[in-house]
Amino acid sequence: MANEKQIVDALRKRGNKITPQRLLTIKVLMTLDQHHFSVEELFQAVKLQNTDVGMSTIYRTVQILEEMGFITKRNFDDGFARYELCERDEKHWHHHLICLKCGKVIEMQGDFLEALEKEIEEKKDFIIINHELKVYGYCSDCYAIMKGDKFD
Amino acid sequence: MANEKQIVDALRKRGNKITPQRLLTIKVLMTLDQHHFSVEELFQAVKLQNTDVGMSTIYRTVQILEEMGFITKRNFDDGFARYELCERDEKHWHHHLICLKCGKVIEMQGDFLEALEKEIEEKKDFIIINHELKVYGYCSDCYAIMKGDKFD
DNA sequence: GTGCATGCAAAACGTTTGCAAATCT
DNA sequence: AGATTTGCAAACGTTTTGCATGCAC
Repeated sequence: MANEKQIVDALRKRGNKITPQRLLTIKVLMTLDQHHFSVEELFQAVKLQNTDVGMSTIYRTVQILEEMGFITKRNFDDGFARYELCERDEKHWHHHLICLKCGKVIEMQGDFLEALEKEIEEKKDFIIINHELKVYGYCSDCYAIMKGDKFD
Repeated sequence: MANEKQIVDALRKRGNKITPQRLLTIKVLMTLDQHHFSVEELFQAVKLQNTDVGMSTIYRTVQILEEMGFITKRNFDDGFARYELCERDEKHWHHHLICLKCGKVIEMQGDFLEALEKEIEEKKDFIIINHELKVYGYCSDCYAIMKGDKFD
């Protein structure tokens, strides 16, 4: 996971400028308690510290950071794109358990797909860069509620 | 994978009506050569056989079929939602290899995640209903081209 | 006849873009 | 100085909705 200095340096190297809005966006980004943030959520968090920021600036910054590989886009089917900071070690993947009832997203560390990946690269002639595993089901809370109520 | 009769029966059981538009939509749906179809694509295919169909009717039918579990929504980040017919055997899952260069989606049959699922159910206290695995990388065609050109 | 389904047009939604003014380097 | 970035508002493309009419049961 990159730190502020690394991101700023990389931006400069790319020919981008370090404006107050952009710097603040990066700072806020790294301290969000919501790990899977939407642009709207980031926008609100940034605005708490500086009212003079436009939504489109946040969109544009997020876009740049994604191109640079510092954040990744995720889709949890809740209406908007979500992003998360990338791990430094690209092999240190994590997966998502998504509750079909309450929408909660639980992260699961660890890569369990090495054998499968090997098979894919051999049999399918496909160069693997990344992967994403989503597991849908019911979290223990919702399952407990459903066992109490009648299923629907 | 359900057949037309099963879907129609299930619709009736739900109290839905079998209108010509809906029936045609289902028929066309099952003969699409595009396995991962968007609503727009389905709409165009249906319109070839009956011009008197509105886009919103297709949207509404697709929504119902998804609620009923006959089709599943997929997101390949190409701007619109895509759907595919569900397998009858819910354990007969397949995965998607997505080329980062040309966007081609290759399907891969087989479930390789049984051990992982067992672990999740035990350690994370999570009831698994379904899962989705996307593998991003380069298909052999694009990889060949990239090896010829310079990488970018 | 009742209630769900339809087509249309308009609205809604998240996201992107054009622009003139402001800002970074 | 020159090029990038900004905020605003308008545009965008997909999807949803309100509504009066039509149709299946």
